[in-house]
Amino acid sequence: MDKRQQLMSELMDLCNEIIWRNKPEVELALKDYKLSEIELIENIALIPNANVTKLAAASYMTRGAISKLTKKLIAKNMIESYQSVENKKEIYFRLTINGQKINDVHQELHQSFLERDKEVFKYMTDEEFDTIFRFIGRYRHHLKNITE
Amino acid sequence: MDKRQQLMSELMDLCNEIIWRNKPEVELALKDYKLSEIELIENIALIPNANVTKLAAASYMTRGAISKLTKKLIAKNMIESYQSVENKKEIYFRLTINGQKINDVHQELHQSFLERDKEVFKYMTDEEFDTIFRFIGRYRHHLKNITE
DNA sequence: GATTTATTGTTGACGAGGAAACAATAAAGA
DNA sequence: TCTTTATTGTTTCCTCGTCAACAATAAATC
Repeated sequence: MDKRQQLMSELMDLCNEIIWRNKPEVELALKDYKLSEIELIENIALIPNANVTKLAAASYMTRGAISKLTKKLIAKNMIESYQSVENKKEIYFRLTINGQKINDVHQELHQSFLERDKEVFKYMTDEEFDTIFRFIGRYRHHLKNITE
Repeated sequence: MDKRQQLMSELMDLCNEIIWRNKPEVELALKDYKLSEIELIENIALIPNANVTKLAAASYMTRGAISKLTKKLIAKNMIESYQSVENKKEIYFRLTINGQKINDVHQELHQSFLERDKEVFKYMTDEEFDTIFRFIGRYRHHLKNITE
């Protein structure tokens, strides 16, 4: 098979395997929360003035899905919405104290996964890191280019 | 942020962006077929004596989901099932002529995506390819290790 | 300023896929 | 061999996310 195709195929597999491996642990540690809710909370923490549209883009989901999810998270008192005076259309979200707690636990889980997988990175040189970073960056940049 | 976490995060993003970019093109070229059906056909072509269990593992889906999908593909005359004489439990699948045609078109699409993205790979040395392959292999091997 | 066009978030209908329980068969253990 | 345990594929119920249409607001165009 084409070396490039092989690379991309294995990359996809790796991502899927990581997701399948980590998902149950996250949902066990954060009972009462689905992975999609947890990841939405993460994105709301990361994106300044997050609204439905930005969150949809960051989550690779539709605006409809995010709209429903935010509603659910507000009901659970994980996030709250606010608006600006100069724009009556856009609705922004931020974490409540509860939401921040969930996000903290989630971030600690990320750390624990890194710890669990540390041997994968142990002997990687800076060169090797950079090589992979450059590849990812080049690909993402290319996709952005051909999309607009 | 931790360099390793940054790497994994960008890797996931890259995969998601590729999927979101390619999915509509695949479904446009192969009208009447969902992406999941097309990918299942691909896996049936790849896996010798594919059954529900093996396909579920390869697709990162549940056996229930695969069971329904194979039923649908049989109804569409894309695949057919067969059994062995020495095992009355397992049910295997193979492509029909129609299924092979779909798979061929799909493989050509893969090629066209590589062509579209060729500049991403253009200046990559063998060293760089190997670095990324080794990283992926190491990670997948590690996950396999800690799972059993 | 008035009118058109684009973008925002929301909703309801729908389909895809997961969870769990199930019967049928195979494998393992006594 | 006989019994127990594991694995196979299937089905029902239910949740999640997409799609498409929509009203409300903003931006662009005239």
